[in-house]
Amino acid sequence: MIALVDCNNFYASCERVFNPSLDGKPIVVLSNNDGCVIARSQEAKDKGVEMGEVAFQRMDFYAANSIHVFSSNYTLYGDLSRRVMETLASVIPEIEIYSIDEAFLDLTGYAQFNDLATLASTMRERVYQNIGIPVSVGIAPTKALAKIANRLCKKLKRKNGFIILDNQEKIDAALKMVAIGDVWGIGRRYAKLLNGYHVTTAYEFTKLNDDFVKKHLSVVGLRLLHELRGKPCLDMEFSASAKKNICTSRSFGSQTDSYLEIREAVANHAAMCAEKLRRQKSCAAVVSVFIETNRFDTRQVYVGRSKSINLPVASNDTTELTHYALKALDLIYKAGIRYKKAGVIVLDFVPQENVQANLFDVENRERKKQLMQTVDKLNRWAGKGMVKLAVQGTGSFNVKAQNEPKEHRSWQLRRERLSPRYSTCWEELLTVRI
DNA sequence: TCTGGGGTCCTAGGACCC
DNA sequence: TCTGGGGTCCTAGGACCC
Repeated sequence: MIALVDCNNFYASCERVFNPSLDGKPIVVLSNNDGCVIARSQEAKDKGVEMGEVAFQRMDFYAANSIHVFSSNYTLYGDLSRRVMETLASVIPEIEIYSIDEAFLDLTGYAQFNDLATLASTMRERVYQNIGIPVSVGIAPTKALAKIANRLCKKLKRKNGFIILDNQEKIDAALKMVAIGDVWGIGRRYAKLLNGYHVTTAYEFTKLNDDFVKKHLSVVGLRLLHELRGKPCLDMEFSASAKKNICTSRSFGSQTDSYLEIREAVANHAAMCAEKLRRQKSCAAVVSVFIETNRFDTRQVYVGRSKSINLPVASNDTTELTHYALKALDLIYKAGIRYKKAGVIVLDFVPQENVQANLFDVENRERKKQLMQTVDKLNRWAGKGMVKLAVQGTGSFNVKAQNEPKEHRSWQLRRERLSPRYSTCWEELLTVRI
């Protein structure tokens, strides 16, 4: 059996952990740049706040309904996520961290005790006691069915917080209650297609024949079909595999046509890509930069441009990746256009130890490697962005709004309703008065 | 003034090989 | 009257996930 543990309204729940006065109150969390709603507490859902709605159009509604609005605080969510996962792993070590708020647990060897209910309760209680985050648990013979169980658990608002599908009767009943579009792996397109064939529930999907599914949904759909019939096709992945490409991009707080500001943004994105590469011990052979205008702005024609550059030698060096990223930027930047977003993508990875040298390479790579190690060490010790390239500018991405330097950069994120980094920053720790 | 930011996998078709 | 039979690699596009 496999369990899927999923945090309830995760980001909204995180905001509550250090601010219990928010218990029972409606909360929404906004995307980067305070753009759209990406998380809602149950109370906010009940008041009619939709996933993805555009925040600035709804501010009056939020105010009128006493809905608490937060900017995304990924430093906080990431740290609480890590703690949730650690607690789950203390119960069941066979854990696959699937996303920031979900994990699959392999219960093989635990199922024999035939007391999955106790197990599910234990996990929920321990996570709530240790971190203060409520979770839902779905348990079933396959990953896809565990997802179904979890989905149903939330949909039915189960008091005990878990659903166990341990026989065919329960599985069928569950499948009949889940709409096809809510099945893991069925997106908007496939839902529409299947609806066209009068398939509206997960149960009806399991009655389709293999060839039909393979033809229309490829082998991915076929695997899902078998999973929903109870035949495991998706393995557990206990260790995170290295990424095959890495992208760092942000919308600007406000539009800008300033070359210097955009250059600063691109330099920061490139530096972040380099840092992520070093963390997974990869080097990239290609760096790609894109810039674009606001797609929603009707007063200006949409412009999106990108440029890839092949590096002479695959690298994860900040100075080198930044150098080529800025070179790419120069090739696509045009003055007189108001840009809204920029990003850097690195791809074509090779393991750090496996980099093919270039006969004409003039870099002292060993020396630069040591430099990067030192920079990473300093930044880990003293805080993100402590040591960086001058071209990245003196404003910092990760400094909390009120501590930000006076000079304003229009590329910097808008995050006007940011909560403190309660658990990762000395200056922002909770103060308790006795 | 204002609309997010990451990722993965699969398939078809073209170019090329012997 | 007639024009083989395999392959691989790469890319773009489409689907999906959180």
